[in-house]
Amino acid sequence: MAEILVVEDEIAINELIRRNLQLVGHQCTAVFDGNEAVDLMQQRHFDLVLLDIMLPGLDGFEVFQQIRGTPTIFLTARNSLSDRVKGLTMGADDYLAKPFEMLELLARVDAVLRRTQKEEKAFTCEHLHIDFNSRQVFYQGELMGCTPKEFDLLEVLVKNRNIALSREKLLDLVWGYDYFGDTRTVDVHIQKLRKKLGLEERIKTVYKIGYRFEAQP
Amino acid sequence: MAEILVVEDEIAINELIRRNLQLVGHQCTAVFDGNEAVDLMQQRHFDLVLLDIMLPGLDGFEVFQQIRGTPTIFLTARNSLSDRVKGLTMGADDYLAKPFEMLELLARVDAVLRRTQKEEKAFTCEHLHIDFNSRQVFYQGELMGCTPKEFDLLEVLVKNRNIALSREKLLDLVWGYDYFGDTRTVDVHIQKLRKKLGLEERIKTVYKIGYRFEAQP
DNA sequence: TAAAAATGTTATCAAGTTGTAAAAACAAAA
DNA sequence: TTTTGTTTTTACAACTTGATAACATTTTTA
Repeated sequence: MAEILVVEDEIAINELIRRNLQLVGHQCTAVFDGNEAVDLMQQRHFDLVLLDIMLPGLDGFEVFQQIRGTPTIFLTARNSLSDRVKGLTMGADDYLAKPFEMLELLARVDAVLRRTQKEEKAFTCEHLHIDFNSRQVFYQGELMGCTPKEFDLLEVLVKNRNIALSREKLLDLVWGYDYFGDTRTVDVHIQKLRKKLGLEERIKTVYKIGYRFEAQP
Repeated sequence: MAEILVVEDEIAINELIRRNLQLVGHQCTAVFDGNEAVDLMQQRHFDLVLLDIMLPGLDGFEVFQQIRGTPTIFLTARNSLSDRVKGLTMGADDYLAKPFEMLELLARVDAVLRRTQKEEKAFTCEHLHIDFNSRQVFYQGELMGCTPKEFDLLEVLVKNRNIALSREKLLDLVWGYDYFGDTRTVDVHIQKLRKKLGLEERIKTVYKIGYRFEAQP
């Protein structure tokens, strides 16, 4: 039904969660610390992550920032209100306070999947083809080497095509909500994409706002 | 800012919720039983309902079924797990277990509003078409180049169509509340829009006041 | 009616924005 | 460590914008 990653360091709880998810038909994978989680998610696609906040290595928030894009339910300690609020304001899809009832976990997982499960896997227009899973970009049939930042930016632009995105919004979506850098950084990366992928006509400048990817030129 | 209906029979709690929502800028209305809630929601539109489950008259679930369509956050007793699950499976947007922290209520309200509050995405009348997402304006099918100020002004006029807006109000909405400049600046931009987009008939001058965009000419 | 007030219209240029290349800073690999 | 590749910052040229002034026209008022 859905590919779910369970990031939880307590082995018994991790197993309990997976058993219940599997009972209702989901494919589950277990990891037990933050670094493992980030590594795996860079290799494979998941429909949903159940992400404990208190983890060895990177904590849940750090993992969330690095893997942006995958729908996430945080698992928090019951009494940690600020964590719960922080999770939601960072853009998590939901959270569950431990200890939780399995029935509730399943209901929330289903709710989040219903909301989020229709991701785009690839995009093609004219001479450009993008595979979001393998993170490969083809221009006129040729595989182009894109740097991570270039790809992330292109992905955000394409998935929000025909929408004018401000530099601030792009910094949020590509660099992370807590990144504080020069908005000119965005401009420089835009120029790289335009040049490398012949996107001069497709990536439009929206004066005083930012940029917009146009599907139909 | 959103119109929120608070359905909660305990007067003190109802008031507490409303006070906090108002503090962050929402418009609140209170009702104290299920029948009242259904009646009011058939007359008026709300952006969100905070709906207690244990209510005199109709209970929260019955109210929810009768008014389907308005985004809803259920308020449940902490220990009533089955109610929480039932709410979510019925299609509620979220629930909160009582007693809850106000900070968390506000975070959840914001999250639900973000998900559900769909802005006007486009506007069309006669030869004019405006796409607010891409910030593109079409006149007789042709893409017209609008400057940022022109677009912002047009957007405000159209989203407040059939309402006379004073120059001061327009300066507030388009230039920002802290802008101190000549109100004649508004006039100049109005002329540009009229000329560029053939809006001589649609953007009416309201003498001694300001301007009004008329949807039906 | 004529004077006064409000609005229409046009041109201008300083201030601000973006394109671009190159340098600097940073990170990963050898 | 050095090398290599990536990202950010800097610097400046090129470009866009929009507030204002100045004058024309229209509307109100006395």
